[in-house]
Amino acid sequence: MRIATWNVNSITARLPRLLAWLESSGTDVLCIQETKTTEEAFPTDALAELGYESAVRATGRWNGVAIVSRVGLADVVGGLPGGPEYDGVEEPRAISATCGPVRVWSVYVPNGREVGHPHFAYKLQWLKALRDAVADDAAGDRPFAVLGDYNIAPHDSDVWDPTAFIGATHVTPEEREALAALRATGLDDVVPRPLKYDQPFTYWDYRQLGFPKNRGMRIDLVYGNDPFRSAVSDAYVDREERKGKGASDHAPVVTDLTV
DNA sequence: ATGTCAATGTTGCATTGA
Repeated sequence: MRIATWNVNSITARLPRLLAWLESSGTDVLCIQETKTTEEAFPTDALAELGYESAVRATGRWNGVAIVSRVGLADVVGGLPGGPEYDGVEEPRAISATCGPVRVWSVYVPNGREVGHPHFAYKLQWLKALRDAVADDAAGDRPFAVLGDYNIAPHDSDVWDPTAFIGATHVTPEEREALAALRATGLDDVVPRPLKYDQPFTYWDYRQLGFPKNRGMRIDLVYGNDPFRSAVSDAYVDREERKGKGASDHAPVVTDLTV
């Protein structure tokens, strides 16, 4: 079984590449972030033609998450129970479902914008709520994983130049401690292998030749429990999908399971 | 093969977020 996560940066803009990639990669379950569309405008029909069911949590211009599966899609829960609001709005950043033998979450963790910004406090609150919401499944016997754009680089080696991130979000002790608290529920990082270079970056800024210069970050993560990790046979970042015209600024992270 | 991209409102550019 092949499970992947991909921040597509608008499913509308990415649809041709998304459909082609699903077919060429043979992905069974894809966790999607930044759909940037309404649930009504989500391309449910186009995905159904390829044999995928869709579960979507989205409200429009910003954020939006989905899970698409060709191995079953049951017990869908939209949103993050107990999660904080931002500016009085519950943003669409989480959805979970059971796909065959595996339960998965697709998450788009708040960016944080700047250290000290209200969005940064919101990011930490959101991660705390996520930890509480997944604790039972993380400790369970069923393969379980939280996949998505965490907007955190777990280690200094997960950014192209740590000195370029001094004082920035995505690398602070507070954010990394929030990840550690999430791992303490029984989850751990399924680190993918890179297809080129040494570091498995998943995101490269569109600006300033980020991708050609390999100025990347590993911020799209797969956090699985013991039964999930025991079933992992391979994991890699499909950097080929970051190339060329019409690419997202994130590459898919692909995980193969023997279930 | 690469010196942003995408959605939306203030609409054919400016604004916002990433």
